[in-house]
Amino acid sequence: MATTISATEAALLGLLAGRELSGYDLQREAEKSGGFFWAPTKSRIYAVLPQLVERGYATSRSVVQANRPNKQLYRATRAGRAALQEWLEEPPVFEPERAPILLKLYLGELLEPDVLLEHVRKVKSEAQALKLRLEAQPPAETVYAELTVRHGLEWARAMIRWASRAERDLAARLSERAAD
Amino acid sequence: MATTISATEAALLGLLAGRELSGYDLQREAEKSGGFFWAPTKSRIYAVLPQLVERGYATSRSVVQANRPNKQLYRATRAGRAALQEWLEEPPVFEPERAPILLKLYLGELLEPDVLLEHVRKVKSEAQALKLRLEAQPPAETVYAELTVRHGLEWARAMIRWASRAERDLAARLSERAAD
DNA sequence: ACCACCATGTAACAGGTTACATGATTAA
DNA sequence: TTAATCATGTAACCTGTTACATGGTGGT
Repeated sequence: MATTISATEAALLGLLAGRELSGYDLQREAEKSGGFFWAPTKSRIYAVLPQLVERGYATSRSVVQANRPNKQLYRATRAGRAALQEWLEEPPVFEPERAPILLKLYLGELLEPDVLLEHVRKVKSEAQALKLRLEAQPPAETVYAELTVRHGLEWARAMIRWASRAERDLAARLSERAAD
Repeated sequence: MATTISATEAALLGLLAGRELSGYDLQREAEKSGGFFWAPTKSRIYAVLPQLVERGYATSRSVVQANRPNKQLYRATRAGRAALQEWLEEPPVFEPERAPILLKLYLGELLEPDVLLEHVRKVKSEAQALKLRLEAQPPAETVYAELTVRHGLEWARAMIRWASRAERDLAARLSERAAD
């Protein structure tokens, strides 16, 4: 049957399973997740929703409001939930990160070591900020939400460890150079 | 002046700084890096190269070969190296991973726990494979190359730790369910 | 006889971003 | 009065993937 939907479509259908939401609601839902693992722009959301309806994965109805702009509410259909199921059951694709910092590092010979050092320090401090933010979060309600937070934490810790090491190595290189 | 080039363009210019390479060469160069931090398709490479020439960032010359197809050799110009410099000096954008597994997890309630468990185990085993591969690598020649490898290692270790924990949590949940 | 390597590209499509455009209500 | 919230969308653009297309040489 090869239903194949994209990650964005899956996310939308997931949120529309069992309840009605507008494009606007969906966007805020995305922000709530902190932008980890899902961060579509609103133009993308508004583009995808009608496509879902067209393919029979969702229904929409207009709601006329006083004092507020009118809106469209969407809800996943049975076919939509089935397509989502299929997507969820697909084994996740594994691929190591492709961070731009790595490319800068790879071309490191072309860059002044002190600039590279700054870059690394930026990564480190932002990873530390993320770690604090995640640690400060109230414990999640479900096992699932908890695991996504933990994923972010492990990632942040790895980046901190890596950046600390990189900082040392680059600093050493800098002082060697100064000694020339 | 807002030169702004993309990461792919930066990568190509970096490899074309100081030597002449063909599109074919560049593609192999990309593979050599293991596809970490850079993995353009050949069609993309062949599309970008003429654009670099058009913008004055690279020059090209045709080489007629006997017994082999003819080829185009490219080399970065001074303007190209300057644009690359600018790109390299831009502070790297920090953004936590957006792995599809997290979305599947986020919508975990909609999925059978055992399927989710399988997914997590797949992540774990692939992260372990990556770790072994990186550990088996001969020590890199430059500090820079070494640091990219280390980045991959820290990342892999983080994924393994996370997946191990997730595995335990989900398995516990499964047996609780069985007890009902 | 077959496969890998060398070498270049086109066409169609998918997914996503940024900027633009509009306009009322409500709380500080 | 100023800003945020509610609410929807279009248009232009960029980046990237997959599939298709071609064809000689050299090794097993």
